[in-house]
Amino acid sequence: MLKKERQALIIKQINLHNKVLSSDLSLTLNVSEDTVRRDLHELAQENKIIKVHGGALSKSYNVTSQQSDTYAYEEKNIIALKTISLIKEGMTILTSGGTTMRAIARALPSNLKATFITMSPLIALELIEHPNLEVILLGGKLSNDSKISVGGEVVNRINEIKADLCILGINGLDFDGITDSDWEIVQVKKAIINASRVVIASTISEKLNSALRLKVCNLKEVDYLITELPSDSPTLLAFKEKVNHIL
Amino acid sequence: MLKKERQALIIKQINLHNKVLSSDLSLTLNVSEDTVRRDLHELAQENKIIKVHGGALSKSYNVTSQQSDTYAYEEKNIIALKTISLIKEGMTILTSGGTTMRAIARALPSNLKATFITMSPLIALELIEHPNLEVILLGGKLSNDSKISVGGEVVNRINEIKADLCILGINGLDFDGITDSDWEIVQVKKAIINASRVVIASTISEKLNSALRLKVCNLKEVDYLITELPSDSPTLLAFKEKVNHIL
DNA sequence: CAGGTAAATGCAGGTTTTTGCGTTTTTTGA
DNA sequence: TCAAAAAACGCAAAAACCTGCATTTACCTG
Repeated sequence: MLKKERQALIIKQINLHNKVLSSDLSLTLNVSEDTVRRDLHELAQENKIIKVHGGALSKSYNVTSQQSDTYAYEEKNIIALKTISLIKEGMTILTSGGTTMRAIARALPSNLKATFITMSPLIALELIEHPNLEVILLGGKLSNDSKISVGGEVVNRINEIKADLCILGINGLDFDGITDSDWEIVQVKKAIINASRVVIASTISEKLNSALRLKVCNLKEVDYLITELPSDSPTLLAFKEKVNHIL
Repeated sequence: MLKKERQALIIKQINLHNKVLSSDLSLTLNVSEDTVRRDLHELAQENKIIKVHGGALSKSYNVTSQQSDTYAYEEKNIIALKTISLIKEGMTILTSGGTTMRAIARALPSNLKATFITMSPLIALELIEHPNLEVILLGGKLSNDSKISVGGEVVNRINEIKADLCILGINGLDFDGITDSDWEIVQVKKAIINASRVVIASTISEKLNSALRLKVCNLKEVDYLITELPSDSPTLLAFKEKVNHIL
């Protein structure tokens, strides 16, 4: 067995069980404990696992760095699955940034063939992991806090596109429409909506009934409102008449 | 048996089993292990397989998000510091992708004010963490394996730029110049070099004296060659007359 | 077609990696 | 505090690797 192969198996074990024992690995891999220890040591040096006395632990097990993108993890996963049900083979899809969108990108089926256009480098990198997708990244000046490309160039470019679908991450949504707090982002979102035949607004229910400073669009421009709640939830009832479809 | 034919068989084997052993291949193909090794080496340089001690692995074998970005960590950090010493306040800097470039991006002083232009979303995201930098991300079709924007649009855009500096990640460099294995990337790199007053080539010494299929530029176009080695190292001696400055 | 050039391959050697095994040191838990 | 488990250290053998070189083969070119 190749060394790298063995180390990959160790990583797999750790991701599965969140921990491994040197003695266990020695048995299952048929190598001496010394070799296992050396492997664990190497992987630890490469920052892939956490070495402890007797074995090793998964890194994510006690890492605090990126909890923001797992905030409301369950909810966002439900939203992702609902949103994905609207995506069909061969579509051209415009998307903005946001952690909800990231959950969607991650949950896409790997055999899906489609074209995604996005101004978020983060989303683009998630999407490119799916080998059958074509990913177009819109460039421009990167916004420091939202981490997406903004500016006239992006808006111009979006205006040249006609997409089948757009998936909008939402920061504020109430009866009066969709709102946001950053002027540049609002411009981009307006352009996206304009360039797409069908508009999907995906958001956790927490953001419903909250309004921010700047208006993006009216609810009647939204074709689908997707939240983690069942479509007959009382929270959503009030939106029924304003939005075309609620999932 | 033809060389190409043999290499095709190797690829087939790897796709089938996710790995191959040099010794196995030597037997089944009826050639010496040296020849197998040379084949594997070539395929690895062309980015088709991953060469490891004892054989090779399929590229998709363990695509956990960020495994190889700590390879040669120490070396890359030295390179980063040397490279940074050439960056001055207010400069406009063009950069490609690559893990060495990523190490540089991470090591930048946080008070540096400068404009960075890149076609790599990964690098862009690293750079944007530095609050005083302006980051321009060049968009386009994302290349599946190199994870940078490629295509005519990117090249066109680069041609509109005049930068003070470009920092080139290197895949192959010998007396005859800088080489790479992907046609699209070569186009982008050529454009970058053309658009910059000063060209820096940063690479770990491992990649010196290795040549890939496609030529990017001659050494005389390179102003600074930066490696982790001290500038009077014998390995670098031979490059002294070809490159303007060696750090 | 002769002669020259370049590519491909195998081989000899020296070097580096990998691995297991004693031995010694450190950690852990009672 | 002590003994068992785990880790670290040093060593040696085997496997894999690299480098340079010689041989063969294919490919030009006049």
